[in-house]
Amino acid sequence: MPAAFYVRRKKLMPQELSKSYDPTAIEERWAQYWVAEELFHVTAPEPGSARFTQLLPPPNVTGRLHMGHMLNQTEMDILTRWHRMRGETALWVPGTDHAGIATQMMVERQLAGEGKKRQDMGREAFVERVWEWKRHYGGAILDQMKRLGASVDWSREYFTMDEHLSAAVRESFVRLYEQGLIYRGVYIVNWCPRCQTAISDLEVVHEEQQGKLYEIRYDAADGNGSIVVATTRPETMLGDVAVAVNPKDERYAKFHGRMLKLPLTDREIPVVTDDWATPEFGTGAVKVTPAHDPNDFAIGQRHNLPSINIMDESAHINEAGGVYAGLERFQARTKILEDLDALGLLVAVKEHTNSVGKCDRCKTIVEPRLSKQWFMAVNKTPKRGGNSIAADAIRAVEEGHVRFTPEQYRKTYDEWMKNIHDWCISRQLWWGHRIPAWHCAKCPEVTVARETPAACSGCGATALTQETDVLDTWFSSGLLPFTVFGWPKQTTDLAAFYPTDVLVTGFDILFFWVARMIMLGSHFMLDMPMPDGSARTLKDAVPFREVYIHALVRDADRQKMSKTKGNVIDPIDIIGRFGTDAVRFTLASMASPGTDIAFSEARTEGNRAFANKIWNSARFVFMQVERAKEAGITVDLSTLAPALNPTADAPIEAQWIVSRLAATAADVHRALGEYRFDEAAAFVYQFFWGELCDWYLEIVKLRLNFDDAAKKDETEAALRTLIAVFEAALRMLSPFMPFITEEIWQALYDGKPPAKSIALTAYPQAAQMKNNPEAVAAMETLQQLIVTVRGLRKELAVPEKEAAPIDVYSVLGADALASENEVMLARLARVSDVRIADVALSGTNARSTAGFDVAVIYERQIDVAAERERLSKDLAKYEKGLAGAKRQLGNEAFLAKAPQAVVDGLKKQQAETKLLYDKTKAALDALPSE
RNA sequence: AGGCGCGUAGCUCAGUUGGUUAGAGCGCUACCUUGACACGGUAGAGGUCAGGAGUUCGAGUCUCCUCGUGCCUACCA
Repeated sequence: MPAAFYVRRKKLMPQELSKSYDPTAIEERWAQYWVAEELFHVTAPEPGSARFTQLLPPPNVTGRLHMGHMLNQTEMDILTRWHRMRGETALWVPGTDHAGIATQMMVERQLAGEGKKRQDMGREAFVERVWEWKRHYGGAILDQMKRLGASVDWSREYFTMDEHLSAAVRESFVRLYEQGLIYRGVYIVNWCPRCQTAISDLEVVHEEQQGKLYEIRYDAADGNGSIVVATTRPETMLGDVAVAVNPKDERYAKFHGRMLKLPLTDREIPVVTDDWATPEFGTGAVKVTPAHDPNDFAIGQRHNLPSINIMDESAHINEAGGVYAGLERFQARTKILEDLDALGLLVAVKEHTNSVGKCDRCKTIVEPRLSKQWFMAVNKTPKRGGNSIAADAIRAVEEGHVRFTPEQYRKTYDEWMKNIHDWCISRQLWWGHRIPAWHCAKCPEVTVARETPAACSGCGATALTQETDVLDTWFSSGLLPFTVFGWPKQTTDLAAFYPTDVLVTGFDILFFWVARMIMLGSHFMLDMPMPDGSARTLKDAVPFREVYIHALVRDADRQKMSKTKGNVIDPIDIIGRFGTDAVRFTLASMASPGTDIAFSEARTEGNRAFANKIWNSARFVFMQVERAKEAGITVDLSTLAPALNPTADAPIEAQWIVSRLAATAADVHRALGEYRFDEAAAFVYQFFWGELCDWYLEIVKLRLNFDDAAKKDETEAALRTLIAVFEAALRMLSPFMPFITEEIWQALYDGKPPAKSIALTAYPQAAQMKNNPEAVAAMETLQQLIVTVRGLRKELAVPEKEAAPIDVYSVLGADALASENEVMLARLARVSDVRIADVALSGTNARSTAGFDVAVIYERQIDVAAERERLSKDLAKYEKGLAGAKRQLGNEAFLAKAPQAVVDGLKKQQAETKLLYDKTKAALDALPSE
């Protein structure tokens, strides 16, 4: 779309405003405008000035936008827009993650479609192919993000494999290596036979399933007795190197140190004693397979046992498995069980539930595998001194440098961090950050370096080959909070924007990403001096000051959205139907902490209606502006500030609505400060619809008398208040609904806005508006009077169009208030005449409240039975209230212990209820009997 | 095996440090096509706060138990 499209957009005049709100007609236009005008680009602010920094959790470059992203980005955008409008330098940095396994899989699938395999084309060509894929499709998710109106700084968009980020990855790897915190070794790791790579503990998802526990007899080598072992994975017996029993287990005492014949093989294995074997489980005897089980590996180490690897990388039995070689692991299991059974060695098969680990990515059952991998030592003291990575990460949260909302996640984090194991950071993939280590052809030395070394650091030989493994994707994303700002250089950006203020994310990546960022941020940034040269403490080393963790978005039936279930709600689809603003508002209003969000279309519909309401209220305002122009009244929008500070002689509704605006601004301020997006949304919704539209707009119509020259001043003042309040309300709403507010705001300024966008204006602040509690109280009384009269009119079945007089009795001044505001009552409650009564009112056409009695003068035979029912119901309610109050007030303990305010409040209410009770009773008694 | 949530109106959810007669949206009922808006207006109906026990002057809110339900962590042969 050409830039001129939005620049030369037609003026939005009232007569041109469509009657209904059509989001599709406006949203895309503003989304493009914001990006093209680079409105959200910021540079490093002056030291000490307020700023707000957020890092977008980078979606996988292969990803498509889902509801979780949309919730996350809506929340981040509300925060960013809010802070920006409070005058802070608000920076939100977007980017994507190269997502090692996911992306490699995607391109491999593409290749498969062409009948090719990556192995055929070679590493270099394959990696180039992935880059090509990325260039073509990699921006999709960020384009979708633009549609959401995310106010990010697009000039700072990053990709985790960008050159400067890759260099930072190498730098950090080398530093960790030099500090002795990265090592290489042969250990049992989680191996995915399908992806053919090691994966970290976190990438293994456990699923409970009904399996079998097999009991197998191993005969003693000397023919004297046998031991029955229990196992869930009989195929691994081909790699057994021992049988372990508990040293205290009397049953097996006579076998200690003896040899057993390993069935199906010609090997003999020893019986060892180890505390890990629990006598209560199974048979109390456990076979030891160090190459295929992490526990067995540990036993093997303790007892100096060999490891026999019986499987290849795709989990097929290898040559060590003798006749079973070539069989896939589960085929091997079947065959081995058959053979054992045939030999009479399969003693028992029992039902057993256990959880099996599956690859997070492809759901293949993980095979523990002995292999040489790179690890990050998280509990080790670095050579430079100081604390271990985990210790600092624990301290960062314990000492409050990083705060969690909701707070319960702090505990979850702490538990995990305190039980953390070394992190396997190498992956046998081609797509990713290749580990900066070089192997020497002449000696076993490994040279770790920032740039390709010329010679081996051990023997000086020049025949070097780079390590083929790449790093876990989360290694690079864990560095982002500082690497995006130019680390390891001390850049002005790093000085200005680090630590970021808040991280908004889902709990699903709490350990994957949040914990890793805290670990790596605390570790590396501690070594980076503060901008003024002083030493940095943990407080300023952490990657963010706060973590806000939001819920999962589920479908309307609270089911987790998944492709297989087919219940995935596509945000783009929903946006197409309801508009981005409505969906954003829905997500925000449902985002209460601690509970998952069951996404509701009905609520989205309701919020689209809200947007429609806003739209039509704008049409009303514009119409008044037009009428004013015709009457020779023009309002300069730059001079409206005084209208938000009305004097005491201003009309009551003006004072009231400004007070309510101020109060709402304060409420929103507090709610957003606590990440209560739901409350904040409810406040603006209630104010805009329930107060501004339902009451103020209706009342202000009375003051706009464009045809009456004598009332010109009054009319102009009312118009100014109307526009001022409406404009402020738009600003208040704009972080939640950026599109519709931008559209209306720009139209309101008719081509001459004071800023390029409503997003660059100031957020309404309570302190800048006049809050008049007396006016609010008076207005509330009037509202109550109006509502009561409306109710009475319905009961009396006064025709809608027919005006009727009312009598008002009040000892609290409500009668005078009613007289003074007769036009308001006439308009809003069809009152023809307000008459002040000097006695209390009762009867079928009267109703009493705590503040006044009011009667509608209208002759009509009422439905006595219905009236009796209603009055009886009210009476019962009052009776109950009175009984409760009496009980409490008669209780001396209550009087002695409850705060005076509570006691006084109760007494006051008791008096009011008594009054209502008496009046209702009288009305009931006055009803004609049937 | 440990840990964390949730259970409030027909539905989806709020309910702050315990304080008087528990709220919202949608849905429902009745009336109203009034010159911003029927994606609207007005007035209503609807809840023994899962169940039980306890602490307290007072419990939707705190404690314990039971039932239902969702999730996380773990080297459960």
